[in-house]
Amino acid sequence: MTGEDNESVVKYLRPPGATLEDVADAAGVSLATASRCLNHPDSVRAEKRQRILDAVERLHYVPHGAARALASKRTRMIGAVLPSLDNALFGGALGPFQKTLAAAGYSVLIASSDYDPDLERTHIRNLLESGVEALLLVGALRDPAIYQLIDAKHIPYVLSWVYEKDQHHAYAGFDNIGAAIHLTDYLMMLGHRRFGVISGIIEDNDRAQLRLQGIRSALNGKSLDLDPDCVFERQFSVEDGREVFRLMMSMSKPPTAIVCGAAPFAYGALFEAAEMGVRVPDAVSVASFDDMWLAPHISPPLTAVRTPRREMGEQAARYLVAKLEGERVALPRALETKLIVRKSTGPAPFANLPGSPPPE
Amino acid sequence: MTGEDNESVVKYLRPPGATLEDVADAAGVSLATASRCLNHPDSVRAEKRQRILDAVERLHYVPHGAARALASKRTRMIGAVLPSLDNALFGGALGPFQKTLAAAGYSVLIASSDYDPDLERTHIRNLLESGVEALLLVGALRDPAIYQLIDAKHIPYVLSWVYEKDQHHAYAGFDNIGAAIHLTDYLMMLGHRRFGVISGIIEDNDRAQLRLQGIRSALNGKSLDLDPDCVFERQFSVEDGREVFRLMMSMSKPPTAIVCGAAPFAYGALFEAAEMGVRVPDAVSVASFDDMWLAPHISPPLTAVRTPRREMGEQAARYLVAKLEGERVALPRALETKLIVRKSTGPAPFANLPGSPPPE
DNA sequence: GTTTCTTTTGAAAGCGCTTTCATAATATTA
DNA sequence: TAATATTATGAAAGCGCTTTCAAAAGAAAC
Repeated sequence: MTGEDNESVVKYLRPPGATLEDVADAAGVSLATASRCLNHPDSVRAEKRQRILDAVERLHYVPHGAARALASKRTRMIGAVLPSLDNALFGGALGPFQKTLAAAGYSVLIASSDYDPDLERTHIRNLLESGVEALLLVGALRDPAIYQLIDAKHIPYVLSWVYEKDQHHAYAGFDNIGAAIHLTDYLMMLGHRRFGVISGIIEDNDRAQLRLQGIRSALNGKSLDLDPDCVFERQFSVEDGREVFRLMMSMSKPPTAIVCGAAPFAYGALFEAAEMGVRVPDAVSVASFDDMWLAPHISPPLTAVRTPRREMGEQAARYLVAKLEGERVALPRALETKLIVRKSTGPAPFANLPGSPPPE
Repeated sequence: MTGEDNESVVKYLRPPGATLEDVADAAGVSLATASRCLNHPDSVRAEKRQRILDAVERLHYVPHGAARALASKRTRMIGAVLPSLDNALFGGALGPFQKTLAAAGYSVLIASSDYDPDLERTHIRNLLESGVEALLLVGALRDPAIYQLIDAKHIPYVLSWVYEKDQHHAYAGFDNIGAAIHLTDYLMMLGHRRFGVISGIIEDNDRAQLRLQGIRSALNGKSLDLDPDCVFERQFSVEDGREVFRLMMSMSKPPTAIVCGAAPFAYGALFEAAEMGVRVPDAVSVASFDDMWLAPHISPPLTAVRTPRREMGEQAARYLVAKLEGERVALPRALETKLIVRKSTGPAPFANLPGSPPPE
């Protein structure tokens, strides 16, 4: 009686779900065989395999990930730390990243850093503790100690949204400077000489830094300078785009071309322009990074640099999987951006042609 | 020599990183004490604690999540399966969800189902195998076997974006029917009698089903019917919104009010209206679910039902954490939606007042 | 200085699985 | 049929950690 009682208590306290041992018992095979049956099906005789699979079914057996991970040293989890999750920007890479990985049998552990380096560091640490086998990060700019931390674990990682030719890291990204130069050159070709920039917060954000650097570099190439008064640093938001546009238009010498470091700024600028009655692109041209779904629909349609979000997600996933499967893979190559010219950019108002400097 | 050789080989083959045993040895304490030091710091004398913490630091010790999970039966991971990740809609809940959970020490494993029930099922299974301690899902409509699977694991879960008064599930959502009725009533109050609906694909999507049901119900309340020819089912996209708007406007008796099941449809309709020269709201009113950032900026500003995305994410997270911490928590209450009236809706063209049926 | 009551500690037993390694069963060849 | 080469199987040793339990150490009381 006592024994029975005790036994039932034990049963009650047992964690829910059958273990592989239960399956093995039910199928009348050893634990080892049961394990093999699930991991290397054709290393076990067909007849037993069936018995085991039946038992799995009957007992609703669900493998215990942690136990498996501990024994096999594989978690099949990959971590991703993104600056934010609530907009379509990083989601545009995360979705394809996750999809590609899922197809290869990996899960994704995510975290958002909110553009905060400390938070990012914490998340990376936690992901490492969770046993992720690889990491996806955004940008390259971070405390070297973080890279050491990752390297100490010998796990592969990819930096997205940026690209460098150096061999220090694996990048799944694009050339921000080049893209910014291309965009700026295009605007200069249209005769623009006085530029305004609405940038994301520069600190801790190398994408923003590089884009600004690219703009400056293109300008310098034509012996022009970027007026510091025309560079505004803001949190990404439509409202800030509106506000800065208003500020710029109220300057004694407003820019004739506004380059936005991110789409929301451009939308804000365009909305505000419409409201103020400022004609785009006649009075001022507006162009932006991150061609998003709205760009072709907004009025006027927005000239923007298409950033390869889907491609980054997929490339990063493919690279990491290849690495994890032990393949000898080359570092991913730079992804292409593309300048999509629409109606928000046009010739500079007073057609300052190259060679004929604007009247002072 | 051989011994040494062998030893060095062993060391080389060792997985990267120190184990807690290494830390214990380095600190001159037992494994048990080292473990306690990390989990219940004040159950170990201060002096030893310091020695252990120093060793942790010195050896760059990073806990092994799987081992910890296996021994403690806690993974501190929570799974989320969303229909999609690449837009701001679910991201708007996912971000706050993740943030709230991170603050409580939990990580989030995500997967996107692409609105595919089979894929969702697979992901749920995988998450369960990964050892998630709780789940966030979207909608309530799914194969009962899935709920059985989850229940068999005795883990809590929350269904978001929907809400039912029943006690079968925990919901972190809102009343789709009620919101649809409210919106439809508002439009009827403006005199609208002939409605068009652009809905997401109904199959497997209870949010879409409920919204449509709400619209019908409101109409029926006024003895009106929803003309089947005026209901269009499309994948969520701006383009489809445009296309359907065009179709509706070319009908012999076009609707005077268009209710969109999701924001992209409404944007598309508005863009197309502008392009076609159809005056909104004079000729036709457009309203939508999911008030998103663009709604107040688009022209005309969009009347929309604000869905409590942030609140859902936070509420879901709080509920799950409370459950996991063993607190006795009541099921979450329904979240409020709010009809944000803007300029895209107005009186029906021929001011069909209630009581005076439109001339046939 | 004892005795008694707390607080700290370490030994050891798993957690559920994978994976050697040696053995048993089967297939192949002579 | 015997000898040999394969292939399938099971026993057992962990993976790195948490946690019980009993013993040791320290504090408090006499």
